[in-house]
Amino acid sequence: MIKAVKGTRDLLPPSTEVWNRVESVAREVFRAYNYHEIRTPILEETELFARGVGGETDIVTKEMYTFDDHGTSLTLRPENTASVIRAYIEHRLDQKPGVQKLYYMGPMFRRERPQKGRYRQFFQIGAEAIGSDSPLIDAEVIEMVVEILQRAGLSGFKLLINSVGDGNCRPQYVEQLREELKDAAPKMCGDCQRRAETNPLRVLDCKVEPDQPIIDALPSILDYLCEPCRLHFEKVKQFLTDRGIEYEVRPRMVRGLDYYMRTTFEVVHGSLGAQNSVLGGGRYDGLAESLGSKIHSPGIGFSIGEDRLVMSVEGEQTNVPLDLFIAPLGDAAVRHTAVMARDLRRGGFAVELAEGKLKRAMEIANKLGARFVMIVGDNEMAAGRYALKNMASGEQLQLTQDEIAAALAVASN
RNA sequence: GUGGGAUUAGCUCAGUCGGUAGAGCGCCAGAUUGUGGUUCUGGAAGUCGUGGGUUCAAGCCCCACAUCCCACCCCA
Repeated sequence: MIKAVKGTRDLLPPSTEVWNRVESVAREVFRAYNYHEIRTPILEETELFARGVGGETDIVTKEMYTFDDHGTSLTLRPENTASVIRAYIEHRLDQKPGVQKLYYMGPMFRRERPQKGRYRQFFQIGAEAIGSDSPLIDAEVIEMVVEILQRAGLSGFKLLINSVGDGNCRPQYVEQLREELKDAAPKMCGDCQRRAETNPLRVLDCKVEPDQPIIDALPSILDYLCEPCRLHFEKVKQFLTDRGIEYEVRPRMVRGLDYYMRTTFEVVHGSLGAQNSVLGGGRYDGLAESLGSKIHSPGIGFSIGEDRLVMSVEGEQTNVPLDLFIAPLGDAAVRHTAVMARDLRRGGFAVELAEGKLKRAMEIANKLGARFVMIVGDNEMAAGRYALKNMASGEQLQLTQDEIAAALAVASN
């Protein structure tokens, strides 16, 4: 038997109802904040991600689906920010008035070992605001994403923020960190000893308990921010407080992508096991230039792990009701009710039309959770009044088509 | 890439000492005429993850692989 490839999965009803609800909630919120949808290709030249995401990151070095296409190296997108910036540059969106506010949703691909909340094809809902370095935009983006989570029905999540500095101050911090790790690292876990060499910032993210006091003693990035970065971060926090958004500053929070600078943020939720991050985002003021933009195009964005959000929200069952199940008796009734079904469906009702024995039709209607069953035989057709049975109460009335539509309308409110 | 657990009917799972499979739920069909839920009866459905090995005989023992789950790494 052929099965879905490792790390990918089929999304089936009723789960897809939850996915759709999450997506439509996101679209509503995006609209309210004046964001517009962008759809970029799932395939890009490999070079885009190497330059955008960072050639030394794990994503690029070992997690991408890359193949040769007649001499050109192509890659299934592992994330979407680089693509959006590429499109922004390619189509000269910098020439458009104001900040470009773009959102997207769709599949991403990373060749990682699958795990709870982690798949090789996973879905992200994200947005990018390009063309402003104002902290006001940072706060608005964060406000927007919190709004999406809340309206999607997520509760009990925690917003973490940090500033990772810029090309001016971060190198100095990393240098200092390296210096202190020369003494500290040998006392730490094996992973940290390795990280101290390869990626010192990652040491801060270590979860090994005995290492924590050592990490606490290491310098904080926040003490090394240059004046512009420090001011920017202060304003972001101030704007968040103005909005009544609760956050926690996590100077040790490190992000996996090279392009982040200044503001970074993350939302975590307890229901997700080890993959507790629902969303990550941050500012990337140098990304556009590194992808070839001639003009400075600072931006900030985020992406929600939709698989994880759906997982956290899925508890509350959204069942989509079937308004009417039609049970025609005989060929003439089938033809007659097919036309009625079309009219009622045009009226916006969810209608199922069946053939076969009445008893069987009733069983199916019951299993589908139909609110009403309409029974139509020769008697009904002759009278122009149809038997409408309320499945919850068992009450059955003889009604005209218009009266049936009215009854369905009342019930669906 | 590393480690641990799992894999038997559509689903959740039993399966004794090695003797070629069971339950519950679900599905389908009946219990006289055009009426669901409860009940009763019957039925279909399994290459026991795949491929090897041991054995007279393997769901069960051995090996390899695959997939899923959990964790590490890393990350949404």
